[in-house]
Amino acid sequence: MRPDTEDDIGPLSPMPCFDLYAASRSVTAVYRPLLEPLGLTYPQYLVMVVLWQHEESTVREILRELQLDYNTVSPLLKRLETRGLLVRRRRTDDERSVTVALTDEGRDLRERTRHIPDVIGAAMGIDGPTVIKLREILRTITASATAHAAKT
Amino acid sequence: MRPDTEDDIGPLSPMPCFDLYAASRSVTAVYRPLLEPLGLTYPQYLVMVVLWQHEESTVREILRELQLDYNTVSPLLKRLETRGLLVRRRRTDDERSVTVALTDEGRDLRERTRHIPDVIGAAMGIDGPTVIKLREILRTITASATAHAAKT
DNA sequence: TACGACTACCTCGCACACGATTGAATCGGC
DNA sequence: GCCGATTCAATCGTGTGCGAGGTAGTCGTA
Repeated sequence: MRPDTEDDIGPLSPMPCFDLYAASRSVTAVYRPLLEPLGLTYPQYLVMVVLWQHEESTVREILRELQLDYNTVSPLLKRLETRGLLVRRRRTDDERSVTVALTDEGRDLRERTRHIPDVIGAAMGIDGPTVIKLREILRTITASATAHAAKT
Repeated sequence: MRPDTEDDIGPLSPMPCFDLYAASRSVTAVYRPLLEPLGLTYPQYLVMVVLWQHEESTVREILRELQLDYNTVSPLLKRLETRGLLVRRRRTDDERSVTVALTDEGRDLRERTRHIPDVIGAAMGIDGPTVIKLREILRTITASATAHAAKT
């Protein structure tokens, strides 16, 4: 009784969640060769995007933005710091917090990513209105699923 | 010049790929507590879904269905075999291939997953027509992105 | 002020994803 | 039949993603 048109033969067809999973990985796969020359992974790129906007942030703000947790973001930031793209330091006004700031090298890296959004946009093969529609649906799902998970 | 309505303040907002990434993880997070009592992860569950339909398959067919690669699926099947849910054996007609077949225990596990699709459907918070629309968009993206990655 | 609750962060362990490499079996062209 | 190319499968190393557990700092309230 699931909403299911039989337009495909695979057993995974009636599962929209699988389409989500497959689409997410396929887009990440497009990013990979674009980011590889910069020595960045996709999640690392997302962190850099946040920092290119905010210039300076905290670990907490970054993981909120990425909807991830400390146990994923902490080692990730550690690796980016080792590569010299950012620095972490304890805040003096609240010693629990850690400030994350770009280095010059991290800031400069931005120039080498200018072409990426257009390449991704083209690779996804959907037009502007569809992107808008997709985003609306995806945010509904994320909000609903997150709320569902929270009250369990 | 990206298709971008400024309806959100975060720096990740203009990136539909991020919405994809976040939505995928949020739905997986809904699966997790449902699958945990069965001792399955989400990718493991997907493999079981394939086997519940096909009853018997090959490693190659399974990874095609899941759009994954041997290096992900091989260890995954190994773990499921260790759990006693399936068995792997070399084919006699083509010794390169490995047949994957359910055990009785693997077959029986299906009964304990009957409620899952409805829970997921409800948790996603979108109606039937939207699911259809979403699936259409996601498959377009997956096909387009996969084609793009292939010719690079 | 004392102290329990909460917050920010980190580490460890396990299971994906995926690039790279290896090895065995089969296929294709001659 | 021979041999290079291809296919199927497994393993190793790196980087997430997340549950569980731990520490240090701050807050609320008596």
